[in-house]
Amino acid sequence: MDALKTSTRHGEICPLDTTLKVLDGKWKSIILCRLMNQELRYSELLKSLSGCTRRMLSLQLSQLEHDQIIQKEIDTSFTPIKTSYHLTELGKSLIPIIIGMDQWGEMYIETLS
Amino acid sequence: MDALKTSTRHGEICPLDTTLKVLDGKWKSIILCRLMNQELRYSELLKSLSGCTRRMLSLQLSQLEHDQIIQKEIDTSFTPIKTSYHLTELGKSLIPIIIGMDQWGEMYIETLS
DNA sequence: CGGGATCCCCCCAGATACTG
DNA sequence: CAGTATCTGGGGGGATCCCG
Repeated sequence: MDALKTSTRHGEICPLDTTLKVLDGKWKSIILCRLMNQELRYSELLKSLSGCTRRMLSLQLSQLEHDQIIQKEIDTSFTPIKTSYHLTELGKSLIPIIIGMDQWGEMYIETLS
Repeated sequence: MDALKTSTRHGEICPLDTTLKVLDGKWKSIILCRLMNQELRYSELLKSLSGCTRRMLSLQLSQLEHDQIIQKEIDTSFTPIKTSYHLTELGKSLIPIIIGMDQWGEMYIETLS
């Protein structure tokens, strides 16, 4: 697994870096937020991420899919093609982390203001 | 889930993004790991981060200090100058998050291997 | 509709040298 | 020892066009 290789410091594996790498990317965290309680289509995600280009959405989604955090489903029985994305079990296991970080961010913002 | 209501990208504050921004940076997470149980000097940090340049260490440290995650202490009573870095209370409050992400990374690596 | 391929620009990080 | 200043290139990401 390549994520494992890049997460070493002086030969040791650093799981924290693995996590940060999985979440790293301008749009990944918010994509996970969007998919937390529902599955969404490519165009729905795009609309909900103002400022995100199609190129970037494609890249982030393919990385998340490669990391087995989300899963793509393609419905070819109609044209135009419909695709939808949803969290895998691995992705769902990330939710408590996401919530924890969100709550820390809230506390942090309040503390500094 | 309600904690994530504010996680949008339409001009509103996104606490999760705030957290990810604070942690974002090639060396920040591992710097926090290093400072978790001890304070360290600049040169000690540099030695423990193989591959990190002095320039990058300086940048990451100044960002963490600006974000009030770590605190620098300068001892000018001797030459050469001695500086040391340690976590602030805000930085310490990040530890559970770090540990959570580290544990998730461990599980993730094991699951995929 | 849901992407991929290509071009191109700008910024980030490495290398190197200098300093209090 | 603990940084800063400057130069430079390589790559990430935007814009645009194309395709099944």
